[in-house]
Amino acid sequence: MASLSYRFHHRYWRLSELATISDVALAAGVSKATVSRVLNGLPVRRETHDKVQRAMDKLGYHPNAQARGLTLKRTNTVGVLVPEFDSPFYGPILDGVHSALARSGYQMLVSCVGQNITRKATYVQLLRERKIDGALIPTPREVDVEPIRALADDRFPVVLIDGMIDAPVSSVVIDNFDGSVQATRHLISLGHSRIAILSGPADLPESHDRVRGYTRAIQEAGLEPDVLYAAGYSAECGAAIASQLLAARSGSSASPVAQGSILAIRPKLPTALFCASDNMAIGVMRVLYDAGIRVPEDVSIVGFDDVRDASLIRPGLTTVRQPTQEMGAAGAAKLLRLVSGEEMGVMKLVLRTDLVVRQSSGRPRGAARLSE
Amino acid sequence: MASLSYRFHHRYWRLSELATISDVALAAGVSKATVSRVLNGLPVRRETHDKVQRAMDKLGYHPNAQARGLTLKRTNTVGVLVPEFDSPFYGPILDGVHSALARSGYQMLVSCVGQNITRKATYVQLLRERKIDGALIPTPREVDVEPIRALADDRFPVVLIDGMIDAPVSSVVIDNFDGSVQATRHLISLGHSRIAILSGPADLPESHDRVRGYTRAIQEAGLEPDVLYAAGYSAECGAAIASQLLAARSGSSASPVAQGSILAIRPKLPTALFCASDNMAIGVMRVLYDAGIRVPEDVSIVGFDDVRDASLIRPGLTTVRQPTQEMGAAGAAKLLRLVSGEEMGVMKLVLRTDLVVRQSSGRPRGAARLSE
DNA sequence: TTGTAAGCGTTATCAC
DNA sequence: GTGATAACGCTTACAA
Repeated sequence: MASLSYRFHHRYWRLSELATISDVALAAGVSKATVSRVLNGLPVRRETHDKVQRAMDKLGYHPNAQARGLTLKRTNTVGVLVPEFDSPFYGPILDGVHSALARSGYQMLVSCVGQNITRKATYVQLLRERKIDGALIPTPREVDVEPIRALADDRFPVVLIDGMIDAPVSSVVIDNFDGSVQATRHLISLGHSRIAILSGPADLPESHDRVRGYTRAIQEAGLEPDVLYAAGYSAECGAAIASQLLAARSGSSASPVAQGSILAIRPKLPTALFCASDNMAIGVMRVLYDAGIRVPEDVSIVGFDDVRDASLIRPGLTTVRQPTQEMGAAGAAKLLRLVSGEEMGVMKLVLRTDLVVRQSSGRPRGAARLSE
Repeated sequence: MASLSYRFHHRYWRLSELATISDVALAAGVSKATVSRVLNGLPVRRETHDKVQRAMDKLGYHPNAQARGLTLKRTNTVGVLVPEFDSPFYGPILDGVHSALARSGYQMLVSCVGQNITRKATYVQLLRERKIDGALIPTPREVDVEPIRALADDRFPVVLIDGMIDAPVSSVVIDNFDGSVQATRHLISLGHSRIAILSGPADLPESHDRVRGYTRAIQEAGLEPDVLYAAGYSAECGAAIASQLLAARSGSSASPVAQGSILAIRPKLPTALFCASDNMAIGVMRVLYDAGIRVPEDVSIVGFDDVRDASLIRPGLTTVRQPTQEMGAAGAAKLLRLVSGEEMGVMKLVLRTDLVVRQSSGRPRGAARLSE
């Protein structure tokens, strides 16, 4: 459109050529600068403004984000690095992020950083090729520390969600300790005395906080802590541990359970299990169901997260609610403030958690069945 | 870095200034053009190539995607317009899309188009501001027809996933008809004779296909079709219908059930329910559970989708599996071929569905309980 | 208030 | 093979 030959050349592969600022300037009989001023709300004589506006409307003009970004050095786009897509936990976080971003006209470049993939390459791409103005990183892990530090050193806007690492970056987290205390006290108040925690992977700091909260509540009540570690937060990990527990129950102590196994140190089985994620809890419940063990009659289960499924499955899962959507929104909001330069400090926002009591937890009754 | 004053000016807000192609050229003692050639694998004398390569390494140079995009007129980014984030269905689709894209070095700009939002604004933004090279649109709806047609008219690369509309664009769908036939036949083969289908919203074409498949199988068996329509594919919608069914069961026919209600025409209740989505099925099962009605003893349930939960919940949900991840990947692959111009034709890819039998479906036994 | 012109970091078209 | 130089579409001093 800028020139005839150009227009002609491209007509073959894209019918409606996009109007540029020059086209508008030409049509309105003003300079590009003036069009730009109208575009950016800078002072322009009323009459000129209208003239330009009409030209823009007529040509269906929309500014080219690339060109604008090139001069402005920003893309109005932030990157989000989720660990997985098919997740009831990150879904609502993305939701919160997206709505906060959309309100400010920002777009979301989503990347999934699996465990195995070269995560560093992703970071480099994000920053060095400058496609984005800032990054949102849910559930940062040990391996992320180095690249995140590098970003922080470059004054590159980064906000962590659901996790913190040892770097000067802002983060939105929840009170894992308090959530665990609440959950554990709930089980204690129901009358349970053998309460185990099924913790998440040990390389995540929040795992420790949850174990700490649990331990605090347990010791407060004069009980014995019993900590099991899972390899991940998934349903499969929960199911695996539950299977081990059941296998130990039916087999003799002479069964080929290797030493160092979580089972070696556990003469009696718990009557209540506090799982560090709803997914794990669901995995556990599946195994229990298949074994004919009833929840909550035989064993009480409490989860953590309050994902959508928690209220959907039966029995409904008693759990510690995380305000996932709010976490995403708050993280995005902070990131935008960082990007705009309106606020440079490091923020650590701790959101509260709430216990949601449903049907999966109850008084210990037929516990004998499990702890024979 | 390009000039001293520039560098100084920016040092305050970003420590490590990014090297440009000019910097590399300067350091290597060649012209920008040569550096560009090295970058793009164009013929360059071996010696020069190494010189440039060393300079790039030393400066930690990475090409600026914005500038490159400005000249090349592409962003190596495609847009994905999901209806919702917190969804066990779109999660795997995004997964498939992302991995196909990542393999080709493309990024994913994800936007969520809720029902109420001004979807058109999103489309305009995507195309007119040219931030993306193509668009992937899962589950297109009636309201999307117009903007999608506009995109197609502009020869803008678009691929639909899990749905089709009346426009010359490529799409990846599944064989909804066959899936429904399989599910229904399964229930028939178990011995059910009163089988209802809980269909999704009527404004989605695949709803009709599923109803058609159901009807075909039902009539084949000489049975009477019984179609219920839900407002959406969500668990809540499923639960709502199930509640209505139960309310009708306990109340007399004189109960204040308005005429036109789905219940008015149903003297006896079904012994099997084929739900058009797993989410709906889960909602239904929740209501049944709360009412003390057993699945599959009292009523058999079959879903559609095979979302992750289907295998996780208990009883496990018998369902029609959709290859969601594959759908995403296939859609993305086609889009990339469109973008690269390597293939211009409209493709319609129909993927097959498979019945996955789990525990939620069984022979009709205590059906009397429901149909008293 | 408005126009001119110089960037932004690339790629592409020429010459040499 | 390689080097000037002109785009690409926008913003922004600086002038007028």
